[in-house]
Amino acid sequence: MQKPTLPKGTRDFGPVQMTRRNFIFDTIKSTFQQFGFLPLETPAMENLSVLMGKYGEEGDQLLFKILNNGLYEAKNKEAVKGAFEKSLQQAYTSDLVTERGLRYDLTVPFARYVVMNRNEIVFPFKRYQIQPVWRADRPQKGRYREFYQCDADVVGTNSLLCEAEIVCMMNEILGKLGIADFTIKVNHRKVLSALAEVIGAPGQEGPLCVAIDKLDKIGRTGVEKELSERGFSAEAIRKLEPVFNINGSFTENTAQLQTLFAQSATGQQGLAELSEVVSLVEAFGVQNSHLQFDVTLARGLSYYTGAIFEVKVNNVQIGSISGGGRYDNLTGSFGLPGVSGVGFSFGVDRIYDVMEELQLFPQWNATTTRVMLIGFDAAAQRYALPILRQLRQAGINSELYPDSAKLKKQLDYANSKGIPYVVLIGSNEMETGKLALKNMTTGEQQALSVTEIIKIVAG
RNA sequence: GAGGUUGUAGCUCAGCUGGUUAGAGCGCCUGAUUGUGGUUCAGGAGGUCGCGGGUUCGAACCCCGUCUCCCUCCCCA
Repeated sequence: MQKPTLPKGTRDFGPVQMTRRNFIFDTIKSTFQQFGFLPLETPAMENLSVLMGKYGEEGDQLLFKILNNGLYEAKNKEAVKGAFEKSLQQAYTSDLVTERGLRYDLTVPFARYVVMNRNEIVFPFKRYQIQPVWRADRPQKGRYREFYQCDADVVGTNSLLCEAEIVCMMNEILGKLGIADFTIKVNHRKVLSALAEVIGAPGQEGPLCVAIDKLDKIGRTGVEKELSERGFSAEAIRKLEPVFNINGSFTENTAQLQTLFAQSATGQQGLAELSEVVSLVEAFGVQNSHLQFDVTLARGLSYYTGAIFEVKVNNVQIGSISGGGRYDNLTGSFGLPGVSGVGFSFGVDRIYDVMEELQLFPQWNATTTRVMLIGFDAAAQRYALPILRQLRQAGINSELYPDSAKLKKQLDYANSKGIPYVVLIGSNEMETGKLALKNMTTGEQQALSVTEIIKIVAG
């Protein structure tokens, strides 16, 4: 006999947690629908050829790969053995050993779906998707190996209205969840490219961002040190001066960068797009958009080409709870170029953790049962069955304690489940047809007909 | 991938420089009350001290290995 355990980084969700999670899911789902998004689900596993190379080198390493079934009876045993050993030594993938993996996010499977169904889809296509994803990360606070993402994406339009609507949805959803103090950080891939270009290190925005991103953690000197370690010249670092000093309003930041990007058409375009997004959000009439232009924001996912978003709840431990951006060529890598998309994703598990830390969950009762019937003996239990059916048909969630246990035990059960009403049925009740309805909160009890009980319990 | 930390009853945790039979609170079960829960009172059950090995007359405690939990870095939802 052994104690069962859960795989690292995975969790069970009990009734209480599920009640809370469903509240989050329902809030997100209804908002997505309000904005015209349609549901989609894709398989847990995808072919590795679909997943590999979409998330950068780090991402590839975090993919959960699925071992081919039937390996033991492989025709070419020696070759399989060799490939298997090789795959253990390094991040190497052989079709002989594995050709499928668990999805890493919902955006890439979505792009795959769009390409495969391009002829049936009406563009612009707006879909939402709420499913688990898997990453072979090392678990820690707010980080799991299996977690749920709630994505909303639009493909087939370049309109910045989509970006603006994303900001609106973020505000809407977090507002409904009761999360008030948060920041929606935005940046633009073109701004990052222009930054690298302007300081004389074109194409180096990757390492540049990784370093700058740590500004608030390790300070300016730390960043400069790291940049120099990453091979940036002193000259290049000196040119970053304005970036370090950026810490104003959206328009102030834009103005500063405008000067820096005087010679960069790319940079100008990125700034123009961001300004347009902000202007559109304002046009929607959103009072406080929580938007903040953050030049150091660099979403790791390599497929973003336009605006990038990240939502951080302030004064909590957890990192970002949502992220997204525009990707111009994701479907291109599957053979359908020219379809631009924008999307974003909520991390439900992190939202849950944040809400728990901020104590935003009401004292919900996981049970939805309104009334429980108690029969004193087998005859009474039988007598209760048509009544139970009557209650349920009246739309009242009800149950009957299935064992003929002692009254005390049955009441105890109802009490610990938080069931508000109980109907007691014994010989007296069966004779008169008047049942004893007990209010579990007040303890009051009265003899009533089934019709009267339905009336009271339903209210 | 690098580093740190934790593991004792269902849960939260005590357990002294190694020393008889490993404790508490909560929860659970039974009874006071054979037709009445949430309060109270009385009693009871429940532990391979994560796992494996070692040191010792003797190990929950010391040593080695291993797994696990949580955390930091990297990266990310």
